[in-house]
Amino acid sequence: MKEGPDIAQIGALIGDPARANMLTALMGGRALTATELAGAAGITLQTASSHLSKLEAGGLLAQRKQGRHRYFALMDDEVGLLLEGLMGFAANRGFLRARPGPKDPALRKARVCYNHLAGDFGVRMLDRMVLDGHVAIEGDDAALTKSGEERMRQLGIDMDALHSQRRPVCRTCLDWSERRSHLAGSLGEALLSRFIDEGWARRSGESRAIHFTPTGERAFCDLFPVPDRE
Amino acid sequence: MKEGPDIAQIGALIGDPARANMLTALMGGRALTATELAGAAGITLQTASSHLSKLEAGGLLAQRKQGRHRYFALMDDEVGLLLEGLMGFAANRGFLRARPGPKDPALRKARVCYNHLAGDFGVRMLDRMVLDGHVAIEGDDAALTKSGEERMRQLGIDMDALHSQRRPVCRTCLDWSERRSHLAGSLGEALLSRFIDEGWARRSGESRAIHFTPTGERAFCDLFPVPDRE
DNA sequence: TTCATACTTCGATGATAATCGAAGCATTCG
DNA sequence: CGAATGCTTCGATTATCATCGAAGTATGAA
Repeated sequence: MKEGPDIAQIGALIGDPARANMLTALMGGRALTATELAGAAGITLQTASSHLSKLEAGGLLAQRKQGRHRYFALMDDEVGLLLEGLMGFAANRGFLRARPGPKDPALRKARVCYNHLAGDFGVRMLDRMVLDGHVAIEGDDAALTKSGEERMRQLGIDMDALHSQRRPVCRTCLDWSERRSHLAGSLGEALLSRFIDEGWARRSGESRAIHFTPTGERAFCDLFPVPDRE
Repeated sequence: MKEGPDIAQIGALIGDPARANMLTALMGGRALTATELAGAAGITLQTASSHLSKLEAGGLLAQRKQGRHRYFALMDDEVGLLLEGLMGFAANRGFLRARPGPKDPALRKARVCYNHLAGDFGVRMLDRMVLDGHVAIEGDDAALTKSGEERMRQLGIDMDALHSQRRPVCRTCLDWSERRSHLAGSLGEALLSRFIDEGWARRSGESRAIHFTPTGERAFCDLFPVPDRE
């Protein structure tokens, strides 16, 4: 046997379609019950129970009991990052599944990607910040500029709190539906929270879709207008 | 079926012990023959051939024929990054395999991690650059400072070439043997190349270990001295 | 207390994939 | 040209794992 990290175990955990579906469902950022995850994966409760045990034993999921309900969530941000990386890679390589029916426009428009905004709105937001010189991109890296720092404070983002965190303020994350990047990192999370706190947006039931109210959508589009075509 | 990136396919490719061993062997940064990879994975040539076909079809490996030899390498840097991420994650979660015999000190001291220096020397290099203010760490992000930029030019690193590349100049990469970070990114690759070009270091046969000559080791330690304990 | 619901465990079944011996093909060497 | 080497393909075997019906446990509601 060889020495070093055993990526086969992680790969095998993620490599089953049912488990992958459950992990993907949990990328919505919220805890889900065993029954909900069984539905998301299209398997029976018994099968789901078995899979969830494996994911928990493997350290990818954390369980929390509440009465007779068992809630599962991704263990931590590192698991979210790992899955983001795999999703981005899969999207880049063409490993994409398509639903036979009409594609879900709500998910394309705005959705949660673990803890930040993805979809058309997420991509638009990053594009505009780059265009305005608020975010500087170097390769896949992203850094908030000085003017970006001020802009975020104006929007009510607690930049001191973000800087005191261990994880990066800005990260890019490949958006599989738009095939371009949106903003991740602690700033990405903070902005999504802000939109929800402002009442501009809310989660859509159990879906990962984010629903913007008409007022909220206007406010968002005013903040992050689509660049002119010319 | 659901829409979106299919991480199960990628996970399944990596999730077989034999395939994972071959991918890990290729993280040494050089192309290997099918026979070498069979040996690295501890399986027969027939089994290896089958697995290599799958990895190639899945876009993780690229094949190059030379006479009757078939050379395989990781498809591109993105695959290297993905595997690095998985290795770092696995190491963090305790998914580590240990060889029953004595651990290989040469691999711990200095080795290749896809295209940059890992091991004690790799970690020491990053530590010293941070201590001297040449690299700034924020979370898992790393950025070269102004003084670091000048220092690297003094060492003969073509910083303009690095900046013109699409990928980040600096990245941290978790070192599973030292359990701390070493320097990855285009600068990490450039520095390793420099050490080899200077004759300070060379690859050790088929192993991933990097062998420093006595002269090279002194030069390296002069450049990146271990911080005093006080 | 009984009934309903959420979930786990057991055991059987079936599908999938890894494995390797044998045979074959392609390339190189003597 | 024949032998050797690197590698692929074929087919049989075996192991592994996902699946679900049935039964059981824990919790909450009536």
